[in-house]
Amino acid sequence: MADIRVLLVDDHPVVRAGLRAMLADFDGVTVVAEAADGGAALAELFRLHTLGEPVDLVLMDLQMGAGMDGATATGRIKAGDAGTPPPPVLILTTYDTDADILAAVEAGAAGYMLKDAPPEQIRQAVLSAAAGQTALAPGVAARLMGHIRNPVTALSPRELQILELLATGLGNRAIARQLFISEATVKTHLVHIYAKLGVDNRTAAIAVARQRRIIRDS
Amino acid sequence: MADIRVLLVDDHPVVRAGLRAMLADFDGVTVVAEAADGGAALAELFRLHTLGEPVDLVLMDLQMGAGMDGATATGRIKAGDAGTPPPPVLILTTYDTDADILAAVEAGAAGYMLKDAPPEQIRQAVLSAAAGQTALAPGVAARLMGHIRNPVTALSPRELQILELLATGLGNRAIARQLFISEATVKTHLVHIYAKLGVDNRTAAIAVARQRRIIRDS
DNA sequence: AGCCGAATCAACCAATCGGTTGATCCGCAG
DNA sequence: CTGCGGATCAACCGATTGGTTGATTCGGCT
Repeated sequence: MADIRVLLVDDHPVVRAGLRAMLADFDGVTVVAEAADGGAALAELFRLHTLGEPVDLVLMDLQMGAGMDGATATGRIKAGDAGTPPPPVLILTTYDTDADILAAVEAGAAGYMLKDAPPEQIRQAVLSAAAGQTALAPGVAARLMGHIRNPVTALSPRELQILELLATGLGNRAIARQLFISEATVKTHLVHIYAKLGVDNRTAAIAVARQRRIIRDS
Repeated sequence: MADIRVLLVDDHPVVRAGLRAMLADFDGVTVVAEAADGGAALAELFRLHTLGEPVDLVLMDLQMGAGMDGATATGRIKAGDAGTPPPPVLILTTYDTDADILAAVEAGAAGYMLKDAPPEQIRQAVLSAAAGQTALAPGVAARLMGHIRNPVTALSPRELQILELLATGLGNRAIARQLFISEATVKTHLVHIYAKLGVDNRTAAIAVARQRRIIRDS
């Protein structure tokens, strides 16, 4: 039975070393290449495909410093931009906001794990994702299920965008300018945001959104 | 010549595995123990000291999920709370804000490295710190020098208190009520807070304060 | 076709926030 | 004693935010 051939993608050498070491302890799993960002991952997939040594699974972080992020890379891989049949992508990251999870899942990731997961959980996720199954960290699964049960309270993409800008400290006028819309539109979106979050001012909206992991660190 | 005995402290198993593997490649360095947060690090230091196997260097992250953070642990170690002569602490983290750097340096860390550093740089830092010298990543050293040239004024305890309440979503009147002071006093404090943080509205104050780790998660 | 949600925009007004000026009191250090 | 920082408070006014009402357009779905 051939090993599962894994491509590691993470911008931190320490993390790649840790993953390499951890995966080395898993029977049936071989790390065949590494990349420090999404762009390098695409190139590596193509290179290995050309050598007749295709990758069975991409294990990838979301944030890559200045390089192509993991969600974008996932979308590109699934779209065939690597010039290979798309291997499953398993996200392994520290970020657990709804937005991060949804972006990765919508981009086509087969799984989403958090870096604080114990090795056995990561091993299971690797095997599941490589076998074409979904692999979600328990908290992540609960989050997605909650999201499906309560879609009413989800913010629209535009609302989320405005909330994120709000949390960086911009006022209504600055947000309007940045998005090329009127201040009246910003205010309308804020009214909707406050209603959905059950608050009545901007700082409370930010606090609740952070607490619920709707937005991430600014 | 005895090896440098290192205690690894990081909440992520993957990162600890990566560091273990990386340090195993360094001549003269042995990882003798690991801990997942600052509290466990103190306990591990004491345990090894009791066994007559003291630690020569603590290599530690700053953020530890829900556990004791690296800066606090550094201060406790330097204060002798581990019940051992204090070994040097080398911080290895992803965070490079001024507040993070200052908090760790003020707490007594012998060095501050970033996780994206190549292994050779980390090796040099380990050797330097264990030898009682200062070990700073290049960008970190530049940051410290900049800070000495432009010292940032700290918030007063009351200002901090008001900022924390602000970040929970309270308006001026609610903050005033909670602290049994007038709304005018709240506004006066806010004026001072905004000036010190270099902002002109409450959401920007919260964003900057979070970015600089002046306040924690709301 | 009709309905709905999302996005956009406006007008109006009340409420709150931000900036400024001015003041007092207290504790601490020199 | 003096000076300083911190805490407290007020008044005033302009700026921004929050709430409400109303409207249009578009795309997707039934």
